[in-house]
Amino acid sequence: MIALSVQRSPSGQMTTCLSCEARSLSVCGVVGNADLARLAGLATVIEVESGSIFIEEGEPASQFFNVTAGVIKLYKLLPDGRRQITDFAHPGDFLGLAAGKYHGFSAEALGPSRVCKFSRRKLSEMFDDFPAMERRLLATASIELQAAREQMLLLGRKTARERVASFLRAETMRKPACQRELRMSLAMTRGDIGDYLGLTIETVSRTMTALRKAGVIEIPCPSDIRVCDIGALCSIADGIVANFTPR
Amino acid sequence: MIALSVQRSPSGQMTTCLSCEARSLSVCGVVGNADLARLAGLATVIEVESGSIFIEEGEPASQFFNVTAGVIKLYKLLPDGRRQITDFAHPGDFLGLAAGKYHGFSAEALGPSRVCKFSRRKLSEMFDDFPAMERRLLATASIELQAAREQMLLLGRKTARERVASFLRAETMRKPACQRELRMSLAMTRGDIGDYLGLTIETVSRTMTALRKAGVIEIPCPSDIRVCDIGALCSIADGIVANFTPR
DNA sequence: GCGATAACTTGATCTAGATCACTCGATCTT
DNA sequence: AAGATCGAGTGATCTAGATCAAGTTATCGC
Repeated sequence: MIALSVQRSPSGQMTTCLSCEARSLSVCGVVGNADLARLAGLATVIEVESGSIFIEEGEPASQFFNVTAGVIKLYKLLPDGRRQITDFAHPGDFLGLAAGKYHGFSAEALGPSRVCKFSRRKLSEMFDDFPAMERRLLATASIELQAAREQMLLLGRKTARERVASFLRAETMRKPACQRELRMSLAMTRGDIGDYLGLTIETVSRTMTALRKAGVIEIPCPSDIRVCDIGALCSIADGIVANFTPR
Repeated sequence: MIALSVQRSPSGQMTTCLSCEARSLSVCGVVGNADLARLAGLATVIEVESGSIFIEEGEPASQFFNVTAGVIKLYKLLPDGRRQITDFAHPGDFLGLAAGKYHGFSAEALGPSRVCKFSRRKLSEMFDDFPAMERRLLATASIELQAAREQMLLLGRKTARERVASFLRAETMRKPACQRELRMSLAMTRGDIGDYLGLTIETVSRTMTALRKAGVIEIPCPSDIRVCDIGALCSIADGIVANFTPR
């Protein structure tokens, strides 16, 4: 089920969790330094090529993953190809906590990425070894569930303008407040954004342009966006203003 | 934050978990008979009137609940009143595993209901007492997450016909296969269904009528629905057929 | 059983966003 | 360096589902 283009990292490279740049962000953060070698023994580091699909919906969920570098899009498909991206996973995010025996979504790397692979068989073994991990995972799941409900509100009830504003706000807010930038560079295409927001490419593009013309954002180049008026962006995202036309 | 219409059950009634009809369905099912008295000591049984709102979004999440009778709608609101129902909770469902300090959704009883209230303060105490409960809760959260992603696909990419068919199929499938009925009686109104599926009342009504005229379902009375052609219903729900017109 | 109220259905019309059809520019390919 | 390919933007048109407006049917309190 691992796509051919996925390659195991050259042995000797990044086999220790100690140097993992995503550790503090992930469930692995609860494991103390003393136990890191034991944790590393359970994991395999995998380099994932850009565009490679390394989880496919419906395949047996025999392993789960921890993203350590890159951005991963998680999506579900309808038979005729309609796509819904349910989440963009970033370093520290845990993938494949499958409800049943099969993966409930597919995962594709948006750019060159790295993931830590764990065998599902060893999951309960890990929980027994590191009980704090289980509690951390439950907390993580709660947060994800909350985000999922927020996205349901967006998909079910928000307008295109509110959806795009919500997306841009979330992208801005992703970094911790201290190192927050109003300038962001998007890893995903307009098509990905559309599939995430339940819109078409054209509507995403038009709405971005409308926000730019309204003075809410600037778009130096398509993948590069600067928020000029974060207050307006939030008001639009939350549906507080019906229409924003400045001046 | 508990609505006024919520009443504590008369003392002496249903204070034991032993007779709880929802126990086998819920996280409490992992607690052995011997420990049930201890579990019961942590909970307060609350009778919830029809239409009473007993969790309000944004309120401090100082307690959590286990549904033992009735159906509860969970929803989020936009400032102008647009509503998205994120789930219908049934007996055995666990509510309020809040991600943060505040509830992320509101909860309203669709009819006379009963819930078991636990103080949030005692949550970790409970997990320490009944470790299996935590693992069960994680499994539950995984299932909910999967369902949430499925609902995102529905809200973002399915047509009205596919949404209504998906809803009716899910209602049919809710009971275990052995005691499954093709006849169901809906606890929610057309308005609730609309707010769950991201549609208006009128579209839900029209779509139901269309499914009836197509011979897929029968509607003896609005709250009472019988599935005539479960295969067709599933095909529509999964987006396998673009349009279903029999004969 | 009867009137009131709320839930539902159905028709007519409108519109936000989809679809279709190009253009433009950047990046590969050979 | 001339296609070819891909992502993005934009105009013209279309349509699924929303909105507006009545009717109709259930349900419930008395």
